[in-house]
Amino acid sequence: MVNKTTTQDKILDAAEQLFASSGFADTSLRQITSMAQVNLAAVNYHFGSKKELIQSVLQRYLSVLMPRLDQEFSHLLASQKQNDLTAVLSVFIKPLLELNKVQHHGTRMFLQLLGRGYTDVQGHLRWFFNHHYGRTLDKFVLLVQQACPDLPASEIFWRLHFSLGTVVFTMASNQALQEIAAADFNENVEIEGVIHRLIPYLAAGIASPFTLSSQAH
Amino acid sequence: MVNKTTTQDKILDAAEQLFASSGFADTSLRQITSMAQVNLAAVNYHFGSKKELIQSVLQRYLSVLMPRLDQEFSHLLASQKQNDLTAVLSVFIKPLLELNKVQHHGTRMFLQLLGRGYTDVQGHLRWFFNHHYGRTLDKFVLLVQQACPDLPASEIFWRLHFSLGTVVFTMASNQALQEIAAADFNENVEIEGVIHRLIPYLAAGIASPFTLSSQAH
DNA sequence: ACTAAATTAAAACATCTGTTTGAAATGTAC
DNA sequence: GTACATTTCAAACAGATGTTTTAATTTAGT
Repeated sequence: MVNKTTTQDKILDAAEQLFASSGFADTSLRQITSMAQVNLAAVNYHFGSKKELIQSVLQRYLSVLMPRLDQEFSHLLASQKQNDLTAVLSVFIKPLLELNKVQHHGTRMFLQLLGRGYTDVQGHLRWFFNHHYGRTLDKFVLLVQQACPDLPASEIFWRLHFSLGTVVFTMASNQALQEIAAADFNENVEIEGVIHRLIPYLAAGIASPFTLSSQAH
Repeated sequence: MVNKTTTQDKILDAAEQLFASSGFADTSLRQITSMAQVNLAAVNYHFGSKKELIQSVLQRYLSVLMPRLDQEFSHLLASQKQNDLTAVLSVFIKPLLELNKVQHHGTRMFLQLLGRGYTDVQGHLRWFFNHHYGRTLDKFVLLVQQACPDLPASEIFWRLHFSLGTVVFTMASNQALQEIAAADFNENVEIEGVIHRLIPYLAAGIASPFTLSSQAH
């Protein structure tokens, strides 16, 4: 047998591609099984439901990424030196780019999926994520708080969600943005380039001085 | 006749509420007509199709907002003084808040719809917007370029889309964020408060210094 | 090789979707 | 009040969706 990819993997590979480019709601199981060259019933047999398939697709990346991030966060927390915000944010770069080893174009795939996950489905993915990786997230928030000691916790909360919006939206519409950039500016930016553009933008926004005008109105 | 709201308005009112909280794809015509207490066929009779209904819902706000913004942008462009970025971004505040006159909770509704529009549907809303209001958008980009003369056009392109992501995502998940903020920080932030928090964050991100590390990697 | 479990396959299921139809009701003008 | 156009309504339509069922097939253990 030349190609030993199992049915489950064929489904996951096809699903992540379609999910990333069309979103979860707008991708049908028939599209997936057709692209995977697999019987329709195989999805429900192997994964139970479409919802669980979505989680499995994300889990394939999260199970690699999150432990790596957790380790990096812990390491940074242990070192007593004052970490600046850019350093904290830059922690994401290497683990994200290493997703390319998990899968061809893994980084781009995962980030697009993340974008879709936060906009398409309303509740169950957010719950899934917080339930499994809430601890890791807490460490990150702590690092940001240490890097921005002048910001109240509520302000950090808002600004981190603002930043999440930037990342998620940019990745969800990544394809369209890359096409425009290529057409208008003759730029061919890989996902790595986008990440390197994002970091200083996010760092500046999160660390922007906290004035009274931010709250009074 | 006590209530003279026409069938079309009843549909638009119900539709915008459901669209804002559940997205376009996850809202069915039957939900809309049921909430509007109107016959199912009325949507296709009055609006033609669901797609056109979506556009009509947005148009009710855009037709008020965009001319006002265009006027403000033109005014700022005409004045020869150097406009700083915060001033340019602050132009949005008043016109946005005045959408509350168009409709109860109009500002929140519109911004949530905008968020949904950019994430849910893939192409046709973006086209619709650019086609109708592209000129106004160009003026805004020009103002930003004047305020950030050191940034190359391509960098401004990326940062403005980063910012769009922040706004759109924040507004799409506005309800969830407000609930968390209320529970964790005893904060009760109206949409106006969120806008005032957004401006400095966005201004800092867009105007962050352009270094070689942004492009080299 | 035989048996039992795991997997694949085709078909049907039940439900939901946006849209269309054709007749009833309502409003409007002369 | 009659004729006409507009609007409402219940019903059906055609298609797509996720899921289930039942039988055939393949795989693995002994």
